[in-house]
Parts: sequence; structure tokens; C-alpha cells
Amino acid sequence: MKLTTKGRYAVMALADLANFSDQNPVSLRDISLRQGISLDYLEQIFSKLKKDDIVKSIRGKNGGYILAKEPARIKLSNIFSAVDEKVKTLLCKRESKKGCNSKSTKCITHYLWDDLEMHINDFFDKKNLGDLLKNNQERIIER
Amino acid sequence: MKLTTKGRYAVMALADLANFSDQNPVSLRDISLRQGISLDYLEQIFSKLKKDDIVKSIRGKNGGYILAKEPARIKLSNIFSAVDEKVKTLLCKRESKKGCNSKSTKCITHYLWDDLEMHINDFFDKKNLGDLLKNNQERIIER
DNA sequence: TCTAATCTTGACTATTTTAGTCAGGTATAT
DNA sequence: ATATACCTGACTAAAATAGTCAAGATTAGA
Repeated sequence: MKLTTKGRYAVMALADLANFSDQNPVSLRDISLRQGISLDYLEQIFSKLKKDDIVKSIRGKNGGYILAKEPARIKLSNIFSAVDEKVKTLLCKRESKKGCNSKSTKCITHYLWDDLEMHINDFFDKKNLGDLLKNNQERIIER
Repeated sequence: MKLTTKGRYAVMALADLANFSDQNPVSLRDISLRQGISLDYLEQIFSKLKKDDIVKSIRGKNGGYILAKEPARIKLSNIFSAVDEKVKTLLCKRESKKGCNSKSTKCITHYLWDDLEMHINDFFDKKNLGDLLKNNQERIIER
């Protein structure tokens, strides 16, 4: 059970973006260099983030990306769904009868996975980009 | 982010085992048929479960497997670690400095993944096989 | 107007992981 | 004996992941 790089990079890149954008757009090239993520790969990721209205693009020279809304309004769950990072614990579809008969032992475990899935989704739903930045700030100050 | 079949099957098979063993050992063949999991694959999984002292084997005719301890003493985290189902959210090793400098933005997200990992591990640590069986019983009665 | 920096798009691909299969064994109840 | 189990290690097909590559469209600034 692991997170894919796509979801992880998306969050890293957005945190970087939030950190380094003071009015000016931030280029993917800069993010690529700072975060050590391939530029081509970042482009894939940002095209998805843009489609889901998490970032806005500014084309041309001196262009780049900016956040489409305040960090506090960007939930991690939004970011993950934008880049197709899904939490999958179940074999059987949530509501399907097929292969998932509650009388058999087959799905003794059904509720367990469902429960876990909800836990994880809840976690992502409760955290937003703003929390992340704030939290990091605090941890740096603590030193 | 998804669970592998190995972890999922291990829990399903153990639940089945707990359900159908009244003193007699349960053969993998039976579990295979009831749960629709390939026999060969089950053998792989059970050899790991045995190594971690979660089940005991009884060889020969009429043999099979039994739980090595009461269901309540078998945590899901035990089962998962036995079959190498690990929760991995981080790129950087938990304690390594390399590529994970707290002053850079690189690891703004470090604490986040760490936090998530703890959440999930905690979930698995708090649930045991006994809970699972009990829970299922209740849900059936509810109908 | 030219050019360099940037985003934009879609196809392609190497690597890794997953999810098994297969082919031999060994032990034991009947 | 023999059928029914467990036991073990090597092998493999398919899928997913993690990118790369190529060609283009925009736009700021010289």
C-alpha cells in the first residue's frame, strides 16, 4: 500500500508554488529544480491540476503558474483526485451484489476495507494546503 | 494508493479459517474454493503467515491450518507485516538526512506523509481478527 | 519583429510491481 | 500404498508506474 509519486509530487509542487509565489507566477522549471522532479513529469501533473481549477497558468515568457484560490481552500483530497490518486482497498464495488454476498465469509472483510478507505479519505479531506504551510512554518520556528 | 491482494487475501483467508475451524484444521483447498483465491497463491501466503506464527500447519491427509492463537490476539498489523504489505507514503527514509533537508521546501510535505502513515498503521494496529468476526456477526444479526 | 522562456498536448517506453503459475518435492492418516 | 494435504523455489504474464520525447502555441521583452 503506497502513495504514487504523482500524488506526492503534486502536493510537493503546490507547497513549493505557494511558498515561492509573491504575486509573480512560478515556472515549472523552478519547481523542477528546487524539488528535483522532472520538468516533463511536472507538466503532466500541472495540466491536471489546471483542469481541476487548482492552479491557473500564465503563458509566455515570465509566465508560470499561480494557485487558483487561497491555500486554505485547497484540500488535499482535491489535489489527489485531480491527479487520479485514488484510495482503493476493495475488490468488490461498493454497492454491487456480485461476488459480495453478505452471508458468505467472502465479504467478512468488506466492511473493514470500507472503513479503512473512509479513514484515509477523511484524512485527506480534513487537511488543506494552508495547514501544510502553516505547520511547516511552526516546525521551523521550533528549532 | 491501494491495498495489494496479498494483504487482502491474507485477511480474508484468516477470517475464513477462523470461521470454519471447529477443532479440525482447515485445508487451503477449502479456503481456495470458498474465497475464490488460487490454491498456489494461498500456499505462498500461508507459508508467510506460518513463519510469523499466525497459523500452525498440520501436514498429511486431513491436515490443514489452524490459528496459532486466539483471533483477538492477532492484530491486522501482524497479518500485514507477515505478508509484506507495507504502508509507504514517504520517499525519504524516516531518519535520513539525504534529500530531506528541513530547511528546504522539499520536505514541507514530509510531516504530512509521516502523519498519514501513522494514521493508517494505527488503524491496523487497533483492529484484530476477533473484532472482524464479531463485527460481521453483528451485521448479519441486524438484518 | 525576433527570440527565448514558458505553457500545452499526446504519444511513447523502460522499469517495477503485482499477481499469480508451475513443478517439483515431503509428511501422514487411512 | 496412496491420496490428501502441506512445502518450496523458480518462473512469468500483465498491469501500473514513472517517467521521456517530440512538436507545438503564447507571449514578454530586446
